[in-house]
Amino acid sequence: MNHKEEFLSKNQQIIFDFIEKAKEPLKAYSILFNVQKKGIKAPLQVYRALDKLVEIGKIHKVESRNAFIACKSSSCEISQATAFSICNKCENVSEINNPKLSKYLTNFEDDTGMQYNKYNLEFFGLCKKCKAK
Amino acid sequence: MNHKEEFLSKNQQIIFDFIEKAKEPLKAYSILFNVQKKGIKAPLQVYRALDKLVEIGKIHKVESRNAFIACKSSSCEISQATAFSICNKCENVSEINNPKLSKYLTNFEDDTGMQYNKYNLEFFGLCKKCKAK
DNA sequence: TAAATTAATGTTATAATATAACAAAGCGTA
DNA sequence: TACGCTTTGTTATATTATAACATTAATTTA
Repeated sequence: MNHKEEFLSKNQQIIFDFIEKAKEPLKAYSILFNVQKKGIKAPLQVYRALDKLVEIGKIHKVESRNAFIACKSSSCEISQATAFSICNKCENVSEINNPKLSKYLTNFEDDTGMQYNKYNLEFFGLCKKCKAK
Repeated sequence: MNHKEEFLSKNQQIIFDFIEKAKEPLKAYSILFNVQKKGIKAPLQVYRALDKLVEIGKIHKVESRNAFIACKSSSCEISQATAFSICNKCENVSEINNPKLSKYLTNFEDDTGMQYNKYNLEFFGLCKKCKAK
């Protein structure tokens, strides 16, 4: 992980730990339900922590699923460049860590002259396991 | 527009017409509010039409904004390949129609061997106008 | 170290986005 | 006509997310 070491607050740490342990992206209210034993009672406490964690790049939001996943890539610095691979059948989501792809997209320029400082890419299909069935 | 000619149902047509006339992506409830004079009363009537219009590629969903925009590109066949340019300040959204980009992404293969049949890419930044300010 | 500033928390309420479930009407076609 | 399929209408409810305000904790700086 190449994030600058950030010190997380209590709630941020609780929520990050939970997301990091998970194997799949988690939804805000599912996180809420699971951290209630730790004293986090309200949606806003979860959303505030999520916002911060996204901001500092420790987690990403999978937009098409409204779900959050811990960052496992080294190419998405400060969460400004993200790419995911999503299986439409089993809903498995994994972060794509492909230097060529990120280089291509980071350097992409369209004809409007607009300058980008962030992108999010989501690929959909069938993962190997689901395709085999 | 290179979509196969689809015959839209009454509600689908009403909602498509409204989205197509708009200059920016529209949210479902804003559409609902505006088509009530045409007899569409319930969210579900809107969402059903939106689902169908997305499915046949007449409109796209801008995931990061939960909003819908008419398709203006020729490279996104049956809505399977979409790319947007989004200004974080003025919220202007435009569809990117760049053959090189779509070719690159359509042919992209990651190391997991997963096969993609769809992608959605959203670029964020400041548009020319906003940058000038 | 005290004051000032900024970040994080706690809490209640509510807004915004989206779907479930079921009944009925319309359409294509065998 | 009768069958299957799509679309519609409607009520209720689930899910996702933020507003507003009071309080506490942590950090900076004078």
